Amino acid sequence: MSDTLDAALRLMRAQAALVRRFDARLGGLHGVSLADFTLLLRLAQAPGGRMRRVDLAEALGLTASGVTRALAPLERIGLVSREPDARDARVAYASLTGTGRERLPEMLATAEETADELFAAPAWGERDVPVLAGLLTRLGGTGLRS
Amino acid sequence: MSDTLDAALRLMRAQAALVRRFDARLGGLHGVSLADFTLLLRLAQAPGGRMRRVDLAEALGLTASGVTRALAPLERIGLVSREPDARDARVAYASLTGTGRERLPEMLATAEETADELFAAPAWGERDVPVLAGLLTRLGGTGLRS
DNA sequence: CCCATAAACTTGAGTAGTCAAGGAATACGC
DNA sequence: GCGTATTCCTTGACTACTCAAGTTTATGGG
Repeated sequence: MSDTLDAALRLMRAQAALVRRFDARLGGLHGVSLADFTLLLRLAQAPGGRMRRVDLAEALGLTASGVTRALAPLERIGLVSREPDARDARVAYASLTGTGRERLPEMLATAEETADELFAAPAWGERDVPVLAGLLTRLGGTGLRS
Repeated sequence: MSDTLDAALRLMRAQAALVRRFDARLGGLHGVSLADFTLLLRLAQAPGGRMRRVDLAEALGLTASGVTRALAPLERIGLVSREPDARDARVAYASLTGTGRERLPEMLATAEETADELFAAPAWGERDVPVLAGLLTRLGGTGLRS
């Protein structure tokens, strides 16, 4: 097997392991999945804590339909709300609620702890994490297009 | 956001992009997903081209139930067959069929091409791929246990 | 102005996995 | 050996996506 294929397959395994850990921690402590948390984090980074669903899809690497479905439970539990656009009736914003804004920092703390554990010494040196991030950035498009 | 969390989230994005490319290529040319291909490849590496389903699950980072479901369509299209164990009636082997053995090399070639494209110069240098593989290996346990 | 096209979103159907429960067969302690 | 525990596997019910099709609203050319 080629080196490149080997690297790609290892990436798959690493991601699967990573998702399981994050889901376990975030789910146990805050009742959200890693996907939920990522969505909330993006929203929080957007001006006003709100985004058009289509832009959210692009930012998350999902389809529009995936965003519709991901948002539904978050709206149900009151972390996100749906807001119409005054100028364009087609668009619906997804917006962090007060509760969402309140809870996000605790989730972020949990996520950072989890990430720190994953990349803990002794296996991981100081420089390894940024190197890995750099390499991954070359791979991970910011969208769905091939 | 911490460096470690950033790296973890980039890993998620990179994997999503990667799966989409492999699925498109492998699906288009051979009618299998990346998950299917990975399963077939593991089988081919095992002595006799067969494995107990439970070991296959461990090797792939899936649950036993996931393996049952993944195997069903591969058995249906005749790439894998189910074989009983003479000594232990609980275990069922998954075994590459003749067709499976025939087709796998073509799939492997496609997968290697795809991986080579993903890691193509100029963005990727000679040493980058093994470095990435090394870093990923530290993350990706060989199983489901936390 | 009006029609055609395009954009934003939702919905139905399908795929890929999870977990929890359960059936059947083997292995172990005494 | 005999009952209990354990292993292997499958199944039902769920989550999280995908794609294709449809609805609604906006936009731009004649």
